[in-house]
Amino acid sequence: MEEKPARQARTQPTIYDVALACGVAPSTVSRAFSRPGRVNAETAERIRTVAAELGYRTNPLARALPTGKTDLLALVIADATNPFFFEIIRGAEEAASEGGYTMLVVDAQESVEAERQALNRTLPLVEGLVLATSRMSDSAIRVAAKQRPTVVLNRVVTDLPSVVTDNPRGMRRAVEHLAELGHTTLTYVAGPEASWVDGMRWRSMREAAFELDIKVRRLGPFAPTLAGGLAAAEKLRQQPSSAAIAYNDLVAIGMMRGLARMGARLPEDVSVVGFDNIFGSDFCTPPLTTVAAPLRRLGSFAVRALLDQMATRAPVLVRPALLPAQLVVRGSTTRKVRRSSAWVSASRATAGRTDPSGTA
Amino acid sequence: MEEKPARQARTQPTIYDVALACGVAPSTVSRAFSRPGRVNAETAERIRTVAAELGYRTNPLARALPTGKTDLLALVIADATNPFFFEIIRGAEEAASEGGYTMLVVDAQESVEAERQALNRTLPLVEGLVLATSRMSDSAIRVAAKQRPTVVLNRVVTDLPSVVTDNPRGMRRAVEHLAELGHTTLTYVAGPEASWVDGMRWRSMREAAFELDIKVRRLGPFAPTLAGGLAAAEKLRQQPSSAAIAYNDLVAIGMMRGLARMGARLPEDVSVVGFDNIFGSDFCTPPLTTVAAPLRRLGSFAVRALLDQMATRAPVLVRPALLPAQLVVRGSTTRKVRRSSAWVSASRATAGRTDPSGTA
DNA sequence: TTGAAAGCGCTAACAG
DNA sequence: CTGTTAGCGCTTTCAA
Repeated sequence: MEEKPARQARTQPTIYDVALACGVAPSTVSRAFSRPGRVNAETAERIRTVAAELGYRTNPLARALPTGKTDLLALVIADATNPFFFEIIRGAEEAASEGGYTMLVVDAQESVEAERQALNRTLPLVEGLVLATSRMSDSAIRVAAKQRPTVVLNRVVTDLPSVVTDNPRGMRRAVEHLAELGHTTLTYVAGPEASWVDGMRWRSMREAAFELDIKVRRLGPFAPTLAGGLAAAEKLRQQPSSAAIAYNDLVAIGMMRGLARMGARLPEDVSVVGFDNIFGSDFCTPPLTTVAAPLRRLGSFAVRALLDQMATRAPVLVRPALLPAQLVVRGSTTRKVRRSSAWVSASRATAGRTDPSGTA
Repeated sequence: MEEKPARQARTQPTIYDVALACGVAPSTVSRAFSRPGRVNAETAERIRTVAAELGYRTNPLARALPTGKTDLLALVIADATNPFFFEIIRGAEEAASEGGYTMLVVDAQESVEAERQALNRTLPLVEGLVLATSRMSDSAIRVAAKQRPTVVLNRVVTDLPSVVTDNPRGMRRAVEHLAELGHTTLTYVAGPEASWVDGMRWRSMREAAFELDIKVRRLGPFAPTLAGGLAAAEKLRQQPSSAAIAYNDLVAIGMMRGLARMGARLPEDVSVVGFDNIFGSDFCTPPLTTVAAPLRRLGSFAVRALLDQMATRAPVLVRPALLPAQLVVRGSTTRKVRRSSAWVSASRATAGRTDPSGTA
């Protein structure tokens, strides 16, 4: 007959074990680890060796209870399968472990409910928060920020420290690029309506276009996914355009696939610009011209700002940090060709709104 | 002059506050939440409403200290920027939250040292472990498994529950596919030497090829990245082949890019098969024929196995679980064309080992 | 510099 | 069914 196992088969050695083996008080052992200065150098040394021999490891749970120090940070992302976040995660993780923290990646799974739950579960465990989630409302963010030091990534929430890509300048460069190639009307392929970034990009595009005397048009909203891009292609066929700027690379790539399927030649029929420079944007067909966000730096910068804020116990980022974007020109954009596109749907072609021979 | 803030500005209400407000003992409040059956239905109800009013939230840290229940699981992955893991993470997360657990994604950053550190930090916090890390040695895995219930993902460690893709069958299908297209010599483009999966795939390929009377050759090892694939293209130019099976999609895609750059026409000059069906394999050029791993199921299956194991306090997976792979045929494979390739390097072409006009 | 003691918030025996 | 009482392992006053 099997012995009924004890509650804990064999528990780790504790501070008491070490103290016993050293002939000192438990509190001294504790000090030897947390405040080595305030204990006799020799004793401290002895304690450390004994602890090592016994295989003592300080229990983070027990430490966290009285102190609140869990050495844990949370990075909440909108969707773990979106490649946009990959490099951000990596950057955040690097900065966190440099600071002696462990990063808890929380996936909101593009669902407000899942997000709320996951956040509730992790909030009490972590010392600080980086929020990179587009769906969350400003007020929900503020509620979270009241509980823990928080940095917002990729969107601006008034009075909260935030880190964003310099979308206006990036967009400006994209519009200039397309203008130089001879395009006179640009289509914006919009992302989710609620998205802060989407609003920002669309506004920036209108401003840039206005200054450069370019016409703009908006299609959407679409989901920020390959599927969303596919849907956008369908819409674009109805209302063709020689050049389009997409909400992000995912939409751009999806759209290019959709266009190619319906017989469009790329980039001759439509020049496409994306945003973010995610994994894959360099090997899709044609390789995507895109406004590259400094993904990894975005992540590490946010975490460092958070760590600073936690150290000084006060927000250090009084205004949004703008990280520069960069236009990466690849194969998906080209000089405008004046020729009615064969791929345009019949319905649209006969609608006669634009005259192929017109000079506009 | 600023008031020196109290240690905790305003701490959350505790069980004691609720108990006081209800006129019951703290232990009763505790019971009302953990064992609702063992408390008077009315009192339980009253306690819950009062708790809600006070905004009481049970402190997971304090709960975890005496019980060990943190409701946390860890998924250790080799590299958070590798798209291979994206869907695995998602699947694991789903299964975890279904089971009431939160998934801690630990990124080993392709570094043994970072991995060890991160694991040490998280191990004491979590109740169970899913290890999806190729670099870790079997013995290191066993050490970890001794501390916490563990499931190994994508490799087999004797006597440890593990979940893997059915590589032999997947490989078999790939080789058959290429054989049917008329290829008689296949090149395996290897991944990292230490990788369990690499060994498995290469062995499976040799076996399948033997049965089908096909010749095989091995190139590598290469890093399991796009860069690794680029390097592989260079090697392949030296020793051309009409068809290649790559360690994984990343290598396959990188290699195709390299080949295309050096003037090869794809898939006519080289048919390429990848492994895993990662994000991007459908929109690269040409779209990649690949042995699709059931990524999401892999993740969720592993977590469910782990949860079972934790519940029964004994391994439930006596032998490795094999999840079926599926050959996805896309554009990167085609019938063999008998024609000396223009892209082959001069050095190789003059080496005269194979005669272009020969029938072999 | 060190020891003793109180307590972080919760759970789980054990009585009643 | 409910109250009382010890802790979980560590930190942190407060004395010595």
